Amino acid sequence: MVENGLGPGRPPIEIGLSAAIVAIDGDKPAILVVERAGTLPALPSGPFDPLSHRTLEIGLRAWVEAQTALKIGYVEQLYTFGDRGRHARFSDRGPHEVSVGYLALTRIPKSSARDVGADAAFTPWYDFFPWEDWRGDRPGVLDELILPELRSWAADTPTRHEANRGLERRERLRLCFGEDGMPWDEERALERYELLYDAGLVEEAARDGRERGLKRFGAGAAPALGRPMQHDHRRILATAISRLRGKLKYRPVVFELMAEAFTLTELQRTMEAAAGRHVHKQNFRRLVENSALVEPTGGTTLRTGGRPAQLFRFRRDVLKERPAPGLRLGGRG
Amino acid sequence: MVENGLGPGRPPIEIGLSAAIVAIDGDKPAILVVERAGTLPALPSGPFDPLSHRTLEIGLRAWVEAQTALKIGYVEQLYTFGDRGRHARFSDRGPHEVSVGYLALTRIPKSSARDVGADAAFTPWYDFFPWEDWRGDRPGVLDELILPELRSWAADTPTRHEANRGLERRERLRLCFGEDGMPWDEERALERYELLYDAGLVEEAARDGRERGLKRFGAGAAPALGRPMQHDHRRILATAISRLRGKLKYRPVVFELMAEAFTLTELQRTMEAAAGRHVHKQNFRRLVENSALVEPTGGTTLRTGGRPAQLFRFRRDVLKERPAPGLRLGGRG
DNA sequence: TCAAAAGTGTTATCCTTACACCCATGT
DNA sequence: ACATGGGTGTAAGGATAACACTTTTGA
Repeated sequence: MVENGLGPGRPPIEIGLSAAIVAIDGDKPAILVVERAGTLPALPSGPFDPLSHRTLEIGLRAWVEAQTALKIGYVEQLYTFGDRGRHARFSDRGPHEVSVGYLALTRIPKSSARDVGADAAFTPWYDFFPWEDWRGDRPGVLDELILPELRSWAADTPTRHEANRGLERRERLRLCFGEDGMPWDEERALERYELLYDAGLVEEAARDGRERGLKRFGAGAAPALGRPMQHDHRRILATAISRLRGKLKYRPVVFELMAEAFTLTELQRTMEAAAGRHVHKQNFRRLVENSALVEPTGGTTLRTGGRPAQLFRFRRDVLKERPAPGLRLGGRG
Repeated sequence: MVENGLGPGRPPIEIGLSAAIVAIDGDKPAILVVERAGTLPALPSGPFDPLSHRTLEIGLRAWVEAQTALKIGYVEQLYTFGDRGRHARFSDRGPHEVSVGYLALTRIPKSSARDVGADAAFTPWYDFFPWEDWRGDRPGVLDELILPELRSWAADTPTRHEANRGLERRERLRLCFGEDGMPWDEERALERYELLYDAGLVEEAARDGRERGLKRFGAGAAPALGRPMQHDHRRILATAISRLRGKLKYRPVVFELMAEAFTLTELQRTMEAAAGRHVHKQNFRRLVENSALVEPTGGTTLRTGGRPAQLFRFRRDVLKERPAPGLRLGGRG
């Protein structure tokens, strides 16, 4: 251990900045991931250097803009994790890393390919969280794999702990996955991921040295539980999804994901893609119109097929007019 | 610069953990501040040592529990700031500090004094933000000082910048302070503090090397703009206030601030103390009863004066029953 | 008997939800 | 003509906001 002015014995700390950069590709929410042969996919990330950048966000923006061909507009800090994986291994060599996660919203660049920079590409986020997409049928993996496993995990009260730990497990399960009577809450994406982690059902848990779950189905079933990522990046992504799903309801952030002009149905598809569920068409439209968030451009488009659709644009003025503009997604569609 | 394994030239980084520890003392929201003779008040804070503590939150808890006689229950991460003050001075000696702010909720210890540890004491938070308490009259400092200053600041378009900066200033002012027609939104406490900072009206701004505002009233008026704190601690406190005011509306966190048994009026006073405004009594009571968040203990108390009041306790089960329990504060009282 | 605070009943309004039907285009 | 998606009207139910009045204690 070198002397570094922090007092004796304290290891050097590095701040890692990671960005979950979200764009919507038609009806697929996608995030920008860096993927090199032989390694797990990762979020774009890099170290914070306070000499070059005054704030963390400036550091992150500079870093993203240098690495990708993307202009990111909206950026929001998510959370700061002090442990690399969940179980930091203290014996690891090198500086300890504290990671600050960010959510960024952008548009898919129009250039033919979805690729943005050397090894970076937009990838559907439900590849990483197959159980989060409820737009079609209820995701099969829930009943085929996740819930049976979690139920047995919940029933299996861990030894050496208080007896009511079993109850807590059951309660978490009910709340997160909408068991008996509880509704599915799309905003709990992070809690669901963390529950699966604690139950040893995602790759990252095994990698971090936890007991592997999947007793009944065997390790072969793991791919159905979503692609793993490097470090804690899937946790950051889950945080991003939860935050975005929540924020869509009370701040007009969808428009960061839309082109300049769009149809109401495209707007709805975008909301639904992110929320992972359908909403009621008429109610959505009235909601949008009452909100005064958009105005017609005057033009129409045929690109959606069927009857020509009116084009709208975001009215940036609402930010000045109304205190907390947003679009609440109502009930199920 | 010593070699520290981070590559050449990158300075060492230290993580500072700071806690805004909130308790309600009757009708006064208070935070725990450390105050030594000759120094500005500060939040309890200390460095993160990854060798001793696996996560940031564990580090923070250990640190607070070692320093104060307090058991803190509820803890929530607020934000991570990469700059010490707003304008980090790169020439500063010593490691660069990144500060992670936390919100903690607790009860005022019953022990006679409000003091908790050597130099620590609970202090009314409106001492730091006099313009945030709208429970009595509209705070006088707004019309006497803040708004006149801010209006002239907004009118005074800065040179060397685009002309429409002036508009932006006006818009921020309208939104944050409820000018012409906009309602006062108690959740914007952080935005208000940051606006005052940008306008050079709080001490911290001058300290960080910004041009001082207060042209019209002179520097003598500064005390009316709240007590300054060390570093960016007042910014962290403003973040805590905003977050708490928001969270009270959709999560049952008030109960972290209440004694085991309480009357409905005490509950209301607590909400109002934090929110900085009054709410409608009957509607509040019905809201609470419909929410099923509390149950009668059976007992009554005379401590509130007048007719004896029923005592209630928090029903911890609701956390298991309802997906997102909380208490929306309705309109003005 | 009066002050102080607890506690209740009722109505108007708005927002949310849900339902079912018509319209304009390309094939 | 028909399939496809765009676009609308309306009614039921629940939540919210605002109103004023009665009850029980201590002084």
